[in-house]
Amino acid sequence: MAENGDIERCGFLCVHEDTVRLVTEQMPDDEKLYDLAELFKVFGDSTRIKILYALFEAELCVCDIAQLLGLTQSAVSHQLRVLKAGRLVKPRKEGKTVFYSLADDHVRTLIAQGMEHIEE
Amino acid sequence: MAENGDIERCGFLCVHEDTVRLVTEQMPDDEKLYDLAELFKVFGDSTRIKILYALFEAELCVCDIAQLLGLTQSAVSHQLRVLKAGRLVKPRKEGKTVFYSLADDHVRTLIAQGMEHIEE
DNA sequence: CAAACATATGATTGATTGTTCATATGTTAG
DNA sequence: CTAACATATGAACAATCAATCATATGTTTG
Repeated sequence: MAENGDIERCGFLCVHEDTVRLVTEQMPDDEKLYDLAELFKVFGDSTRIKILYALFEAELCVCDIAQLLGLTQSAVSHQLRVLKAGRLVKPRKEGKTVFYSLADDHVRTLIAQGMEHIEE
Repeated sequence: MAENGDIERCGFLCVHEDTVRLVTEQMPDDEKLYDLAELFKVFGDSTRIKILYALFEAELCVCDIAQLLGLTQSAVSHQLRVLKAGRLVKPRKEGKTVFYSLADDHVRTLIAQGMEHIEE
């Protein structure tokens, strides 16, 4: 099934060259792949996931989130910074307090899709 | 717009209590959220993303991937282990060589969704 | 059986990262 | 203007992690 006439020795000298060449051509730019990994990295922390999930339901201020998750205001603020940098969350200022909400529907979709995978 | 009759003082004493209570009830189990973060963490590394993207196109053996990405066989094997543990990739043994492919369509969907977000 | 080969694994290490503490910025009330 | 407050930020430290090196497992060929 995996016989393309390629040689079957490895050690970086002999791989399935045809396949590798084909795949190489189809690969996106390194930069794009790096950015993609960075995006997923933002989702890859339970504190940040919790924050995002909380914002599924309602717009929340920093203190709300801190109380909700039992974390320091500082810790939450640091993580919101990361989420904001990844354009997953957007702030709305109202006097002293800043309310955060999900940036767009990609966030919802991605998390929902992830949940599906988790739940088999 | 954010007036639910909650008090406007913070410092962990006064938050928007109604909202926080509501959100708390809607939050999934901690364990589930932890697992979700773990899933995204697996996507959150450029080497692993590259491996997954390569497998978009074709089933590949460990050496193919190593050559394709300019990495050590060992490095690739270690990462495949992580991907396999996250059920994102599945192995098929054929003699000495092991061919890897994407485990299911969730992987494709998630990566595609991520790409959409990257590309604005 | 032994040698060659493909892959997997354990230990180590340099780099990354999340939290904490202290402090700065910016806003509102008196 | 000053005090109280909400949030943001910088430095520091502990924990996590990906690549490397050396080696082990398991398969095929002669």
